[in-house]
Amino acid sequence: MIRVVVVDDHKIVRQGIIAYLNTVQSIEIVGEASSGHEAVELVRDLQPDVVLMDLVMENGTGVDATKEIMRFLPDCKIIILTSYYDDEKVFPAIEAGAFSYLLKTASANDIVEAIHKAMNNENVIEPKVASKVISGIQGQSKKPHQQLTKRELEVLLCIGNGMTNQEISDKLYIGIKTVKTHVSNILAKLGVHDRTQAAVYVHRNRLLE
Amino acid sequence: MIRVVVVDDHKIVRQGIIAYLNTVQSIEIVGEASSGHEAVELVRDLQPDVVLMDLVMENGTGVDATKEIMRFLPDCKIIILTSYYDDEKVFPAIEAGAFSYLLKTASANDIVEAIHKAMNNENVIEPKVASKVISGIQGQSKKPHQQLTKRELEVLLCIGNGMTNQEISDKLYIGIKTVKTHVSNILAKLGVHDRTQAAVYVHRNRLLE
DNA sequence: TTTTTTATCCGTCTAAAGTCTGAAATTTTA
DNA sequence: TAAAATTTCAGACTTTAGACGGATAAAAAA
Repeated sequence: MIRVVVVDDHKIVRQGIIAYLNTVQSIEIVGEASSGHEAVELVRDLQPDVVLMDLVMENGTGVDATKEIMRFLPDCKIIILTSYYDDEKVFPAIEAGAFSYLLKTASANDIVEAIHKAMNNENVIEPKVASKVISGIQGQSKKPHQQLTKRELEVLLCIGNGMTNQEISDKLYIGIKTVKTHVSNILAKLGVHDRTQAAVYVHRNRLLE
Repeated sequence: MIRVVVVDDHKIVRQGIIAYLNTVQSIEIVGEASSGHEAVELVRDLQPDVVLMDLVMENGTGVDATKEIMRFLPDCKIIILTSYYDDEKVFPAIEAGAFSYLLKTASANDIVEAIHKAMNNENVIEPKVASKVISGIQGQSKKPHQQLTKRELEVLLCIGNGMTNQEISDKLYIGIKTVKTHVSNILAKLGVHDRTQAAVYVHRNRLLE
């Protein structure tokens, strides 16, 4: 029996989910919560296998609850069940420790499947969300220059135009020492050894144009 | 009366030209030659205003004759009359001092006109030849890097790849001082101030790829 | 609110880059 | 053959780049 806790601030939603899950033999609903805080306490007491967690709630968000739960019960599989799939929701949730990410457009059967897969350590991610996650991963291994700060990028483009530190200093109205600091940081981030290679980098990656 | 000498190693060509020119009031044929050497001697004696010169002849080329004539009679207008219009013929001829350049496909009237214009210090250049001359002039003001020597171009491409002087020195098996000399010359020829700008130049002009 | 990131700046120091002058050997061109 | 361009290298010198350590204030994120 898979012990499940359902968290959602809308009672009608909880009831719908619970009603269906109770028809599934392998699943046992051991508790329900209507807020993040409530959820944390409930999970601490019940130590469930799975938590179905809404993200947007009135008292305490699902992300905070997820973070908190992972702290004392890291093996608990938290399945996010929400209607949002924008960056601002998805990444923090996954970062917080969510195991799967479902949208409320998912069928009841999808939820059951996700619970079963969670017990087999299989993640489930909605297609719409998956693309976000992928681009998020790409964000991790993004091109060197994309991890530059705005100012550093400005300086880099100047280098790409063949400007000297002094010229950059004059153009951006900052001290030459500051320019040097930026240049050093840029070289480190790009993984090159001098400004000439940085300039080559700019052109090879078509950063100008 | 415009005093003209006709130079061509084919008697039939000379006769044809002379026959027509004799019908022109303002023109007087004062002599004819069948080789470059002969032409030089004839011109030295007769001091004509105009020389109609073939380029390809058996004894002594028209280019050499032209050069020689310009040495002792620089005001003499030498009109090249030939069937060739390739680079190897055109440039040496003009460089030697030819005043106009006609093709043998020109009409008799074109020749007369060229002679008259020559007396008014107007050059005549066949359209087909003109394009060569233009690109020749462009050759004078060709892209900076095209006036680099082979070695300098090698070094420049290394710079375009972000290499340091030491690395270039190692790669080309030459001293670092030599590299510096090349770099300085390159910077001067390209009109840039440092190697970074040189690298930018390389990429802007797509010298690599 | 506390912490982290960002943008700014200083001084010192070393290595690299670049200039200038001069020069010798080789190759190319006239 | 003579003249010009190319390639090579040297010494002395100046300037620029870049590394390293440290520091501060503002902005953004946790």
